[in-house]
Amino acid sequence: MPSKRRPTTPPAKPASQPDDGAGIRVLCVDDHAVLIEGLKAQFSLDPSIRCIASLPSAERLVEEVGRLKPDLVLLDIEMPGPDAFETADRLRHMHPRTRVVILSAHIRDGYIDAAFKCGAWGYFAKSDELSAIISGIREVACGRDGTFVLGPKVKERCRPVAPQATGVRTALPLRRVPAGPSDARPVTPLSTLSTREVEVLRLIGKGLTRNQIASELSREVKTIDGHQKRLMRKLNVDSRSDLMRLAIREGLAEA
Amino acid sequence: MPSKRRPTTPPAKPASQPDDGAGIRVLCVDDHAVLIEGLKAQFSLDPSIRCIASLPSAERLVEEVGRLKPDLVLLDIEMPGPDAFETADRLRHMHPRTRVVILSAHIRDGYIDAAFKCGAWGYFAKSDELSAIISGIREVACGRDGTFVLGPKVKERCRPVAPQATGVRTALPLRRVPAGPSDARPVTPLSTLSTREVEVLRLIGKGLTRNQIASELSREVKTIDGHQKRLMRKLNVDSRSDLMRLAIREGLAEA
DNA sequence: CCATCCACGCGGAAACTTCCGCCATCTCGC
DNA sequence: GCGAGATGGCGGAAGTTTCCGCGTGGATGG
Repeated sequence: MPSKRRPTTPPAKPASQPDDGAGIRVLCVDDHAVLIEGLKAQFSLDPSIRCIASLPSAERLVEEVGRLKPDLVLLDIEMPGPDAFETADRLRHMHPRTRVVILSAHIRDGYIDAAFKCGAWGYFAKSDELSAIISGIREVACGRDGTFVLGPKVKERCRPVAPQATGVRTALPLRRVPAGPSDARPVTPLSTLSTREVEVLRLIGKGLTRNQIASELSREVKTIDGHQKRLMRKLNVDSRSDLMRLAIREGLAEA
Repeated sequence: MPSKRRPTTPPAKPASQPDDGAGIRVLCVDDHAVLIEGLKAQFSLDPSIRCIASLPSAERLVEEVGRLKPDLVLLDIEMPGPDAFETADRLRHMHPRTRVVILSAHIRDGYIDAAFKCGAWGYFAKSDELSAIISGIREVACGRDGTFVLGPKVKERCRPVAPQATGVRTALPLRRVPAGPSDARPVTPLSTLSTREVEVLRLIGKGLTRNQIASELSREVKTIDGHQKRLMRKLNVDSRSDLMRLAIREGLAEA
């Protein structure tokens, strides 16, 4: 049954660093000092969660995680410096026992997809209730592999379209378990696009003309036209400009 | 001399509600609960500033200000619900003794301009140091009329191009004192645009075609072309798409 | 095994956008 | 009060983009 998170398995004992008497040790990464303070203040009310350090960017994140071995990293996305998703991906390979949770100001399909693909364990919005964020952190810390927890506000945007059946092979399976109904994969509007289409959409978002896109992908201009047309139909917009705005809005490209 | 804020006048006694023994009474408006908590936590360390209430949007802001009469409103921009700048403007007319300070995640020319025009008393970035935000709040609370305090990160983006001389009459003088060197007005790249040009740029950012813009403004298409061309030259970009991205980046339009 | 669906690639005509001028007006500064 | 420069407004030609249709090949499913 396609219910919520991992409902079949009971909350197993923490898979990584269990609570060594000190609760969940969190490293917070955000360029907004005020927000970090908010998290710290909130954690201080809860003996089972502790902020052991904070960083203003993903710059030295990998090193710090290697040094401090936190149970969990709370990671913002739009920060100056290195890309958060790439860093999370590197973190997954270098320090697999530390679980990354995205905490973003924006709920964008591109971000949610990227978060999943980079191996994050959850995605929360800054506008989510504090209690929801806290319990989400706990859920991730105790969850088994394959867990992907969404904040309440995020869940709203991901229709429960259930296991996608048609030819939608968006890139790769990545980590995630082999068998199992895999209820984890979040379904966003972008999920209905082929990889080629996503690629074209991203380039559109970056402001390239069809001609530039064509030469970038080594294709005829008319081919790009086709993709563009299909994108517009699928995403239910009717101009190239709207495609561009959508790409930006959904985090496929920077403004 | 074009120095910093109001350097000539010494920090006069608070103009509005002076510290009635309770310090500066602040109302915080932000849809990110975590951030509100951060502010509260920080204020609690400082007896002279107090958060008396908070709201998740500008929805009921005017009423609440009327009820609570705070000295200062800390106002976020990108929130669901009513436009922050419009609300600030209404606030200025309804409750002129309450001073509004913008606290935004983004430093965008369009936002800074709008903040100034709507009568806000300051603009800070969420990435600014907490100490800077705190002292900025104090500066605003004690400042005389005409004050416009910028956070450190914001100041960086506003070149001190000093009093603009050329024919740049961007709309109206608004509040701001009559005489005086008026060092307040922040100078951003958008300041070099005429009102018409800004308007066209905004419509471009909203995704309208030249034809739609033309009929929107009741002008010939070719006229819009001219504006567009000039915009591209002034802003140093060379495609309509880039104009659109710029408009979005600078907060003139939503993605 | 064939029918179907869809990603992908492309050609030609229609529509739109951009580039080149040209002109009137308005504001400054001298 | 007069020229320099900026703004607002347009027309026509050149260049791009969009629309419509057609064909291929892989994957799905009777």
